[in-house]
Amino acid sequence: MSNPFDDIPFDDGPAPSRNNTSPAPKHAGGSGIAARAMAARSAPRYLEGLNPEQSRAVETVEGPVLVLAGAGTGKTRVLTTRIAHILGQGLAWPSQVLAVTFTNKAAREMKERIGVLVGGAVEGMPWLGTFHSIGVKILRKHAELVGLKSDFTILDTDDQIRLIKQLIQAEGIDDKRWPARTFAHLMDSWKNKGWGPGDIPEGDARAFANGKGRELFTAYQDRLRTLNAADFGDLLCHPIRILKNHPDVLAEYHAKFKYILVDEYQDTNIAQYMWLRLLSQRPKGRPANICCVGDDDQSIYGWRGAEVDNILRFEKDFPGAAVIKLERNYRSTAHILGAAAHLISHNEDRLGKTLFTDEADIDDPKVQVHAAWDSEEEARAIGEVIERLYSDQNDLNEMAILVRASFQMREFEERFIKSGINYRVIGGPRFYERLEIRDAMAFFRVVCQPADDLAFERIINVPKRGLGDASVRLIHDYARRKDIPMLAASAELIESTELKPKPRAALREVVLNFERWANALENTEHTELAETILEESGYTGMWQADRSAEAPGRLENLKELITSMSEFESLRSFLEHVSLVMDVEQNPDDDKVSIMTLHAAKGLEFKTVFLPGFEEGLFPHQRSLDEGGRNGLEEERRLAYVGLTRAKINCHIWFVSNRRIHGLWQSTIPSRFLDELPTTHVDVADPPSGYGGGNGGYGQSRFDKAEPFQNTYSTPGWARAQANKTDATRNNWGSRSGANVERIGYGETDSRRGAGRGSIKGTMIEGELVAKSVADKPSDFTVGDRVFHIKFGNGNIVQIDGNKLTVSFDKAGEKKVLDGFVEKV
DNA sequence: AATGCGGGTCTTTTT
DNA sequence: GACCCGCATT
Repeated sequence: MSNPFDDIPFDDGPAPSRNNTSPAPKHAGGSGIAARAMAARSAPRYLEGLNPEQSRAVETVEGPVLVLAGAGTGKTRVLTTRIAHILGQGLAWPSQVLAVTFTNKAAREMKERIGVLVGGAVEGMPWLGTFHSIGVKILRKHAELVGLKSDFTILDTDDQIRLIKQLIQAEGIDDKRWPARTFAHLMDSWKNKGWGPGDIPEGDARAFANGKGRELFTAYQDRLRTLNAADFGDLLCHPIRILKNHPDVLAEYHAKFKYILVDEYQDTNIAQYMWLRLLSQRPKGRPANICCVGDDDQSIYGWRGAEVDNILRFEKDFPGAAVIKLERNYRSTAHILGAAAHLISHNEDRLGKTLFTDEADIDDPKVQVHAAWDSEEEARAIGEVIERLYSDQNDLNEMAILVRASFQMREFEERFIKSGINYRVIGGPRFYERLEIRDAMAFFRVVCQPADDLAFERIINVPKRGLGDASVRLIHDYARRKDIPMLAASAELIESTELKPKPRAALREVVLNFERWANALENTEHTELAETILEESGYTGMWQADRSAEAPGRLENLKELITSMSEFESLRSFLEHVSLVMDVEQNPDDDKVSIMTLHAAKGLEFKTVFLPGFEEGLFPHQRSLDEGGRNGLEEERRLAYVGLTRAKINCHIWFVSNRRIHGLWQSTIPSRFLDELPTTHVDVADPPSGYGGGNGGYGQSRFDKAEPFQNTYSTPGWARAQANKTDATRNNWGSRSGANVERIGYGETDSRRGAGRGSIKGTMIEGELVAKSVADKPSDFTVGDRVFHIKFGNGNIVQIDGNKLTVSFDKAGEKKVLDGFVEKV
């Protein structure tokens, strides 16, 4: 099949304008998109309706430009119009514009919208895509410069970890103490910085496996080269190395890319930054035409190496840069913007923007804060609001539930299935990560790329054909000894007597199968071939014979896989697509509520947004606080800001008093972010009907008598918390005491207060003081003690494991709970 | 070689 | 609580 690179002529001939400052050239018909863009030029309708800042961002095409685009200020519109403008003015051919996005979704959207502007599809924009997809393109073209072949395979995380594991074991390192996963993350962070084995600082190298970090890294890269494979990080790092070490190649790209556009600049990591720097270099005195669009307040990917610094430093990096702020918001009501602005103002590291809107309506609802007893009630209450809105003629498509962590999703799914609310999960367990899909893909990979040992190892004994560990090791060792791929090694081994007759026959069949399929590759329709492969390998049969509950679903998925292949022209281009685009597009025609993480929600908007889980420890997430300190907290706050600004009209925030984390019930306190919302834009909503009553199977909660949240939220305690919020906030995250201690403290406080006075929530806000006094109290339980638990009622301790108690509750049965949540009775 | 059990681990976000 | 892994058993 053809190299994906082939269909893009690398040299388009001279640019419409070699010299950027020269007048626009005459156009000789040419590719469809440019011609259409030309037609639009006489009446550049696309410029209509832009506000002055947006117009400036579109029309300042020469030199470096930083567009600070707040949420909902028309960022994508600016980017796409800018491209249309560049094409329309004849400043560059479509193939001379490099436009990088961070996600596939964003790239897709931009393509579509440029298409609308220019009136047609965007076939002519080959260099519009994610960093990774463009990296692949460059790498395929120059693969030999880093010791790869152009048809290298792209490893996903799973392959990567299996490979690292092999290497760790080969080095004689205990893979229990030094897990492959950990090293994968470590190496990932190195690659995010653009480092190769030689570049990592001594300290970093020593940090893993008693100083074997560097050797492992080297061994890993060597192995990738023999496998003719690249991992995700390499898709950025290899091109950087190529551009750095080969001035002629760099010059080619310099000549090629007249205009560079970068979306979500705040999310770029160091490697991506280096990559952009290289490509945007220009001869002395000639500033690059690079336009970076981003929002420092929406930088939420620090944990995977993004450097907010890149955007904060832009003017230094590109002297003379024009900086354009987009602050007029076209999405949300003044209440939502007011709430979001006040929240984000608690961050210190900002370039400082304030969103505004003129569209203030007295009827606009404020941001609603709700309390629920536990996650179950939270889901039910949100479901009820959704049903109410739905019967009020609101589309489910206009509603979204945005969670901090994916485990929160399950509760909503269960609830919605029960009550028949249609929903879609975005970014959940992915199609291409399913076992059967990965197996099937492994077959295809070996057919297309016989040196792909990882794929080969995955399916050599699938379905079971008697080639167990012993046989695999034999093949593996033989291959390594002769320095050939395992499939080739197998072909040799079946001619010898090294294997016992049984496995030998099985292996022979495998080898012959792959030979036959590889031969069919050129002259068989690829969907047909794929089906044949799954059929003849016995893979389909394996699942047909499987009586387990999930087998039919798996077969269904395999069918789906084949179907989705038909859109591609070959098996190979399909494989490429899958490795880069792990998500499957959802059908927007069905009316469904979206459930997704806050991270996945960036860039989207909904009329109504639900933000559950505003509790300390979950949001802000404890781990961000522990590992990231103040920066971590600020990133969490930006995440909250992203969440709020997704809403156009309604924004509902929820928090619960009890959440099950790691299988244990824990009391929680409301998120500090709630304290950071301005009262002028926020309403504390009525408690849901049946508050505290629907606790399911564990009998009457003593909180049934508790006053509703509403009352306590407006108590002096709440007012005081508001007044002191700066102090309170600082207190909370300043201490390294850790949330566990705090939670235990609060938990005890809770049950005590709750028992006597019927006021829960007041405690939580004021709780700090109380918490400190109880946190250090040693727990003194013994097996057999009679205890009371806030949720499960009375019971007897049957086992104690540190601070974990196993209690046999009278009504709820046996549960594991932390000792902080029960008290002796 | 395949299956089943028990223990240990890990639970934020993802191109 | 859920999942993964290794071990022991057949």
